Amino acid sequence: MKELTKQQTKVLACVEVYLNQTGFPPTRAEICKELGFKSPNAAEMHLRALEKKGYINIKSGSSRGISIIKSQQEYELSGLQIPVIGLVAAGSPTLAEENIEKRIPCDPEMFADNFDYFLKVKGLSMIDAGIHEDDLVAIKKTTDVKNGDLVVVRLENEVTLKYFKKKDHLLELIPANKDFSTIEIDLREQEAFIEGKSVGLIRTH
Amino acid sequence: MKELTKQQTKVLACVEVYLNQTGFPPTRAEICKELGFKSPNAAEMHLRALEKKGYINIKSGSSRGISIIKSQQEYELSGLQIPVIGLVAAGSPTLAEENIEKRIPCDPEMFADNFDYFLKVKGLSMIDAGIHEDDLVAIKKTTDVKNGDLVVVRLENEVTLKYFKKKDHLLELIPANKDFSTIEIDLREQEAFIEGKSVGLIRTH
DNA sequence: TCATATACTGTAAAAATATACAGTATAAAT
DNA sequence: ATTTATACTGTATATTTTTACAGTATATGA
Repeated sequence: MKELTKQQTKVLACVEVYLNQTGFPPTRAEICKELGFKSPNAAEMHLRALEKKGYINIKSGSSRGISIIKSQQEYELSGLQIPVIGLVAAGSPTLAEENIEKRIPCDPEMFADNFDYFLKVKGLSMIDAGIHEDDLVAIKKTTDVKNGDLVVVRLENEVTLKYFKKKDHLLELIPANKDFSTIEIDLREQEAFIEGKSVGLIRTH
Repeated sequence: MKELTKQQTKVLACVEVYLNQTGFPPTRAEICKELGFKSPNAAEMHLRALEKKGYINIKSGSSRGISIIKSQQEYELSGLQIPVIGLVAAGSPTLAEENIEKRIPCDPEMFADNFDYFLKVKGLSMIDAGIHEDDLVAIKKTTDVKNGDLVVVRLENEVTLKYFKKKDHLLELIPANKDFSTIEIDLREQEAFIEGKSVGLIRTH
């Protein structure tokens, strides 16, 4: 896709913002007002350039006949991109920008329960549950989990995805792989933070 | 929310469809053309009624100044709902309405390749590939498949999800479960229709 | 230094559009 | 039998909007 000049970028952003706010595209005059131009032709020229470069389509003769083909901001404004976070052995899977590997366009309501982010699975500890390395597990941030839930738990220096089982002071984090053993924690001795639980899974073939 | 009359429903749907197709709302005249009215005032009156009932907002004096507040159709027309089709033993997994079990709100571009529908997996023939019963496999409709692809193939009276391998006249459909055996087809004797290939998978926990 | 691309102003006219007004027709409700 | 709501046609006009044309200014590369 062809590069845009600074002003073209501004005009495209202006159209997108207007569209998101009102539900319909702006007129040339409205773009001018927004960006401080004094002639409708300024907007016209930028729109023509954007069309030539393939970012928008202009239906000639129609008022407000602008449709966006390729957004600059992609889904950023529409909130449809869910972050993917790598499951690193140490450290909490926070949504801080540096932890986000990429973003995937999808609807947070696609599963029965809505979710906040995808966790990229490392290792084979859940293979018998059909959860492979690099699968993306949809995590809902919550501490409200029940025995049997698939949960993300942060221990002292480890973050792990396991089945949850708790009885009194004993927390068991159970893998789905015979070669791995259950992590047993006495909550009177060691802390465990429940980051969230899995509500679904996606895999790219 | 106040009830709509039949015609008001039509007009609202018309606005939504136009918006989804073009990216901007229709004019009064365009609504008339679409619905067969001969006077722009017909559209005007319906729009006024829709505004009074709270379904749309009209920015007076602006061309195409219609914004939708409450959609009748929610996601149905916006193309964000991907159909889920049950993998029935006999019959093609068509997108006909009667085959659609439900729809899931998600983005068809969420995987590396975009896709057309979800196929609900029946049976355990792919369990060793981590594909469980009731998993939803994202299928892209295509006949362009390579050896090793996970494909949906329709045989004489069976539709199946298997790994694809073809050499000359021999088509092999390979399961991922020791208890199942490879289906071997001599294409000179029997037909096989490739419905599509899997580009991803989702599972609801 | 000359062409070229970017980035505008200012004006004007043609075309698109909203919108008011005056009617007609029909079915349901009172 | 009369009102009321729905559902239009047909016309006209003021306003909005697109879009063409004629310029100006500035920076960049050749």
